[in-house]
Amino acid sequence: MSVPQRTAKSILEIAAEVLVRDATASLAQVAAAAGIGRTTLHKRYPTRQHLLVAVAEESLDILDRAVTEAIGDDPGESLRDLVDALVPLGPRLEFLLRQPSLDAEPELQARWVQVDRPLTEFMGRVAEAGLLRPGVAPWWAVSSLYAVAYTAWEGVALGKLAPLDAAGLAYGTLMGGIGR
Amino acid sequence: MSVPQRTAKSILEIAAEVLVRDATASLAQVAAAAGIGRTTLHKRYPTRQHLLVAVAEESLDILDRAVTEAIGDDPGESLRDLVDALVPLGPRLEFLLRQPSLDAEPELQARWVQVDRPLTEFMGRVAEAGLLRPGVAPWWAVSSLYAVAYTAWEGVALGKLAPLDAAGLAYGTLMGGIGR
DNA sequence: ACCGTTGTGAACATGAGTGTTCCGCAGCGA
DNA sequence: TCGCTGCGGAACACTCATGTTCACAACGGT
Repeated sequence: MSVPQRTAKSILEIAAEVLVRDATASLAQVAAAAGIGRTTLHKRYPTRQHLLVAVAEESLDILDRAVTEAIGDDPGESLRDLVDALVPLGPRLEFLLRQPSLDAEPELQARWVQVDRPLTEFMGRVAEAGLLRPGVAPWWAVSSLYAVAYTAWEGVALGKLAPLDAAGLAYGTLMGGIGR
Repeated sequence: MSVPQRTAKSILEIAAEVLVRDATASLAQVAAAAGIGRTTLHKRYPTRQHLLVAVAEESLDILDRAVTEAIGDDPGESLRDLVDALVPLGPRLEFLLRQPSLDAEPELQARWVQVDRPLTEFMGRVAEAGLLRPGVAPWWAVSSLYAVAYTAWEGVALGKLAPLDAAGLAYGTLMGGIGR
C-alpha cells in the first residue's frame, strides 16, 4: 500500500499524456510522471523508440477498437457514432501525428492503413446509400472525419468549445459544412 | 559562377523543405542541402532553435500575406480565394504544427493569434452576411478552414488528389460538408 | 597590391539524454 | 527463515548533435 493507486493508469497511458504535453520530454520525465524509476522504465522499454512505438501501437489499438465498435448497420447513425468516438481520441491522434520519430516506423504507417481500411469501406457504403455528395471519394470522407474530429478536440483543449458541444459541432460541420 | 544558382532558394526555404521531410534532421543535413558549410549556417543562425524560429516566422509571414491578400470585399468570393491560397501552404502549416520545439516559443503562438485575428474578423463578417450556418462561431470557421486546406494538401502530397482538384474539393467540403 | 568581408573545413569542447551495470531493499510465497 | 523476484537509486560510459574556435581561401572594392 505504499503506492497510492496500484497502476490506476498504465505506464503507456501516462507516457502518452506526458509526450503529448511535451513531445521532447525525456525518459526521466516520463518515469517520474509514472511514479517509477528510470531504470525500471528501461527494463520494460529498452529504448526510447521502443516506448514511443508501444504508445503508438496502443493508440492505434484504441483507435481501431473505437472505429470497429462505432460502425454498425445504419450508415447515418454510425457516422454520428464515429464522430462521437473519435473526438475524445484527440490526444492519441495528436501523438500519432506529431511525434517525429514515428515517421521512421513503416510498420506503424502500415498499421494505420489497416485501421483505415474498414473506415474507408464504410464510407463507400455510405456513398452507395446516397448519403455523400457527388465528388466526395471515400478516402476524402475519412480524412475529413479525422480532420473535423481532431479540430473539435483541439477546440475543447483550448477552452474554446464546451466538451459536450464538441461532437455535435463536429458532426454538423462534417455533414453540412460551415455554410448554408 | 562557382555556385550554379546564386541563392535561387533562400536558406530558410531549403531548411523548411528539409525539416518538413524529416523533422529531426541535423544542422549538418540542412547545411548540406543548402549547399553551404555547417559553420556558415551557424553564423547566420547561432542556434538550431534560432533557425527553427526563423523558418517559423517566415512561414507566418507567408501565411499572413496570403490571408491578407485573399480577404476582399465580397465575403463569398474571398472565402474561395482563402481556400485557394491556403491549400498550397500545406508544407508550411505542417512545419508550424509538427515541429515540437516551437511549442516553447510563446512569441510564435502570439504571432499566429495575430495572423488569425483578421481571419476571425472576416469570418464574423461572413456570418453577418448570413453565409454561415447558425451555431458556427467565427473561430470554428477559421479552424475548419485550416483543417480542410491542410487535409486537401495532404491528399495531394499522398498522391490521392490531383493538385488542380484540391482547392475545389476543399472549398466544397468546407461550405457544404461531405453529406447532402 | 592591400584589406575587409564572407565562406569553408578541421578540430575541439560541451552537454544532455541515453543505455548499462551493480548493489541494496522490500515484498511475498514456500 | 530462506530464497526469489521486481524495483529503485547511484554511478558509469557512450553517443551524437551542438556550439565554438581557428586558420585559410576566394572574392570585391579601393
